[in-house]
Amino acid sequence: MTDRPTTRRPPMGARTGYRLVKLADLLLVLADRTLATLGVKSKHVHVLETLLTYDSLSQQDVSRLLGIDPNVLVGVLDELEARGFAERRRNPRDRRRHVIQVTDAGRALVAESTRLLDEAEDAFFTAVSAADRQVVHDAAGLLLAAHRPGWSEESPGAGC
Amino acid sequence: MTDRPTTRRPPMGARTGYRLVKLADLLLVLADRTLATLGVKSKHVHVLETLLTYDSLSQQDVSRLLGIDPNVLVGVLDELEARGFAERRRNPRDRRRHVIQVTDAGRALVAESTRLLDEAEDAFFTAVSAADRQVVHDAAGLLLAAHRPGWSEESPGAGC
DNA sequence: TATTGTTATACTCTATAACTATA
DNA sequence: TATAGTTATAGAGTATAACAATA
Repeated sequence: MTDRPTTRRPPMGARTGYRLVKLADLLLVLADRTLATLGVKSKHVHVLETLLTYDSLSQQDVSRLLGIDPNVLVGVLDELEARGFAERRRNPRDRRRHVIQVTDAGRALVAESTRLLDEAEDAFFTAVSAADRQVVHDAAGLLLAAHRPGWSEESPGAGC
Repeated sequence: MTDRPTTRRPPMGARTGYRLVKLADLLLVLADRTLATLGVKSKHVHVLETLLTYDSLSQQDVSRLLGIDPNVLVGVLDELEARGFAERRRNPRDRRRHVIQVTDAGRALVAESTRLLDEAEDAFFTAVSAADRQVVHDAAGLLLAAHRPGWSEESPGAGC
């Protein structure tokens, strides 16, 4: 039912991996276009969301949780600080580390971003049933748990 | 059942879009790592597969079908020609256009790539049931059809 | 000596626009 | 004038290694 004989389609389109990679391209631009109204990109929101979920994370913790390199996090935090969404403070117990505080403006940004992203995602997924969408959601979670270490970690051990 | 209360996870992990984007990262490196044995990247194989599916395509046709810019296709074709996998010839009916021929070596490369990629993908998806994998496959196809024009085209009108 | 955050560097991708040759 | 392929260029993103401050 998926492939009708009248439609010729390059064979890589028959591979789930190819489809998912192309789909992710669309989802990425959708997210960034959605957040453009707020003047930020997805990565900024992801950093803030991570900071709000755990307590007193160092930059290394955030890097590891998000799977981004510590040196790119520097730039993202610079931008978040410049816009007043977060603040870097020294960790008094280990003055090499920073403890990053999310400001009230940062919390408001996350709240509004969540609303906009959920809305955009709902619109994007209207082509598939709620049940199938749930299967996709769960399958993606299982595959990430199987192949990306750190996806379903208990805690980053941030207390230091 | 998906989220156990003992596991804290940043909220963007609850969005299907975020999961699919991260999943696509893994699939992309899996594909390129799999093909590294053959000395090519996914994009080279995609171009060859497209050329084999339709007949006498111009570079513009291939660009549009794959959703890549014509100027990057130039580089990919340069590499494919240098390795003997394809050849550019002038279209006698319109000498501005090229007709790209896939060589026997190119066909062999596609065959071997398909084998390796299918194998790698099967291994990657072992964490989910065959039924759920099919749901993911079909849902991805539906979403691409809904949001990416040109995904399920009838034909590129290549005759010229 | 090892680690945290930072900076510097190079490499890859991408996107835009110019250029040529043909039409 | 418009189109197909090519080239040039600049911008974003990424990955690696060096560096200063602190442990």
